[in-house]
Amino acid sequence: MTSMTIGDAAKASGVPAKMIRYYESIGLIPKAVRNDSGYRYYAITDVHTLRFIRRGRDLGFSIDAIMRLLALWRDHHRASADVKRIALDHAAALRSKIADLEAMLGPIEYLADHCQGDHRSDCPIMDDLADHVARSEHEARETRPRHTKTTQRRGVST
Amino acid sequence: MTSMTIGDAAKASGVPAKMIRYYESIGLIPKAVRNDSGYRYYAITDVHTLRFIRRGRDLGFSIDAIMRLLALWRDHHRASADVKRIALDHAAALRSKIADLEAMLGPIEYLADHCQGDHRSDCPIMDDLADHVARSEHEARETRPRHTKTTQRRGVST
DNA sequence: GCTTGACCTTCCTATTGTAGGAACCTGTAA
DNA sequence: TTACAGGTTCCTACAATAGGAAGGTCAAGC
Repeated sequence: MTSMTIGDAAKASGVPAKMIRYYESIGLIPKAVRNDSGYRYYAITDVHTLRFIRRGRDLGFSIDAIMRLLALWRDHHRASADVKRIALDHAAALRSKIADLEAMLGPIEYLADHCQGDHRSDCPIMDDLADHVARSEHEARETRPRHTKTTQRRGVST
Repeated sequence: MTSMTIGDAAKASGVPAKMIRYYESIGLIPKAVRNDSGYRYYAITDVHTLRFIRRGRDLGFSIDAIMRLLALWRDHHRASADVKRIALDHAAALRSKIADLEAMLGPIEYLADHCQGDHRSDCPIMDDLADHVARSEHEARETRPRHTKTTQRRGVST
């Protein structure tokens, strides 16, 4: 009753069998008990761990963070401050990632809003990409010429 | 004057030399002209292309999307509608990704807010992860037993 | 008992884009 | 001529997941 195959553990935990094997291989979970022919067998407590991992992954925690959270989970003498730090670090990373994506989204939405989107070739989106191309010429000129290795040489026609 | 090494093209475009080689290897940019000893040489127009790519990457476009944008850039008979579609698809993907991250951030911030973060072990964050563990037991029971391969067998003590 | 089909095993590959390093060759300034 | 910066290719890693191939096993039904 308390032992099941990897497939059943997968169903019970929501973690694909493939991932369970992977988590074992990287040491996130201990090596499973095997029967004589090599099949892994899992107890309910193993499924609990997998569920914990799944929830952590759903919240976007890295495998590494989950490894630390699991250790704290098992440690009855843990300080909640340690758990909180992991969570706050992750929250900061999430906020940073969101900010990055929004910094991309802003210009794109603005440009797309101003694009006719018709049969003509005129397009502020292209203009933006090309603007940056044009800007590069200035920057290229401002690059200190050091020793201008820009002469034509054998095989290169320029 | 119009020809430079990969390092100079990297400086002028903001695309690392390593990435320039990579972009060439996957066909994003054409194969560079080489001198007799195999050195790649780049013209200003190549740097323009690299700048275009860099801007596209900064806006979060995938390499594949940039490949299509480059083709449209070169096509003077392009329809701005095609450019716009690529941009709008990307905007949708960005918004979706932002929503995913916010769906993670919400619970984490809430839980962290309610965590004392002191020396005691009590922690709503852990409780959340464990809640989902508890929930798994119900779901496990609801899994149709089909042919309950949960009996003890050779080598498995349960 | 035997067949069958679902399920298990390991191992390899791909994804996405970037980066590091090793081993070796080349260009150029001094 | 000699350094040394900078070029070349090739291999590896990242992070987490997923697909497939080749082959062995379990359990049910006959």
